Amino acid sequence: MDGHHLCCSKHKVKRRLWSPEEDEKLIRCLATHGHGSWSSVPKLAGLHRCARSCRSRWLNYLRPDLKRGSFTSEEEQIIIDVHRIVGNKWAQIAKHLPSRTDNEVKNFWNSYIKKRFISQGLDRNTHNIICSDHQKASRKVACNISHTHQQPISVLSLNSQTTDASMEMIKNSSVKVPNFQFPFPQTLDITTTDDQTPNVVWTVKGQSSSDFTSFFSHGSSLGSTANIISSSSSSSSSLNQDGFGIINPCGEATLKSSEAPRSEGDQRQYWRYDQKTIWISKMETDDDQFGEAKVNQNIDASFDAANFDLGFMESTLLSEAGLMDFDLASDMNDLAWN
DNA sequence: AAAAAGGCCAACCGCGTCCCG
DNA sequence: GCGGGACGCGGTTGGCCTTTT
Repeated sequence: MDGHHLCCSKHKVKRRLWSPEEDEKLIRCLATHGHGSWSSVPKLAGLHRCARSCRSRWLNYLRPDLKRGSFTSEEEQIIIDVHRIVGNKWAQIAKHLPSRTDNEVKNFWNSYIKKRFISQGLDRNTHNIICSDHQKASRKVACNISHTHQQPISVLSLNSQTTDASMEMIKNSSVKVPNFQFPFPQTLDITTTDDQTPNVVWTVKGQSSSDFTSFFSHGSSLGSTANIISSSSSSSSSLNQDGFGIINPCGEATLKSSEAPRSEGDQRQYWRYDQKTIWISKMETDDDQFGEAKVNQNIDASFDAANFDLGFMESTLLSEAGLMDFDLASDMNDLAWN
């Protein structure tokens, strides 16, 4: 999975598999001279191959740390999880599978997983269930009904980048949703309980923290485990006096000053969770409407696109909450509930 | 048994980025 | 700042192997 150097792209070379003799030459050359410069390898190794072909062969096949053979179910799950987040970034996905190459991952995806997704009626890009216009319309109706008959508790909007334009959109858009639902039996709540310092609390209604762990361990395949803040005391300790903080997904809560591009007079508190930027504004509480729910604030949330799983959020909110007016066809880079 | 079709995977392609002079 | 070489990456495809007809 490597490009070709100018030298060999000039003249179309017939595709040719590497022979054991060529492999041997390449291995011996690299053992002798190291991996300093690929451009010198063909000559040093006595190979009639271009530098990039040698590099490709080494990286994708001859490297001693490579694991050959079929993918395990664990590896498959990692690929699916990471792909849901980063898309067709095979090199990025392969980084989570140290002994696999991007080429292997890509081939595996195209050969097995993609086809399985199609057979299961899942969108191979977003991993969502592909639904018909009729289904979408049904969801829209459900959304409208819920808005009419239920007391709204959260105002949530999402955007991939905290640009001025997106912030404007965030401010202007407001979707009333009965709750912030995830595709698990848990509910993630974010609250402001203090007039001066927002106290950010992640609660799990009626669920054990281990369930919450499994929820966030969605990120574990990314090489990290999410921090769990399940009580107001622990979460407040993770915030500095301004109420700004970082929750490190590795489990340590660390502080960071606000870098949020707030406009003058904007009273909202800025809280950063890893790559995600969450704006929280205070609002009148309407407690106990939903039992133990502590969500009684407006939440404006904007998320940097870099590592955040918008597709996951989309499928989550669409398939589980099922109460939002949401257009599947909308560009995920401009995701918003309106 | 043989030809055709389909699947898989290594190799190739084109483009973007980085780095250095 | 610019140009060129080297490298990295995602997409594509040729060729081999297996399965189907």
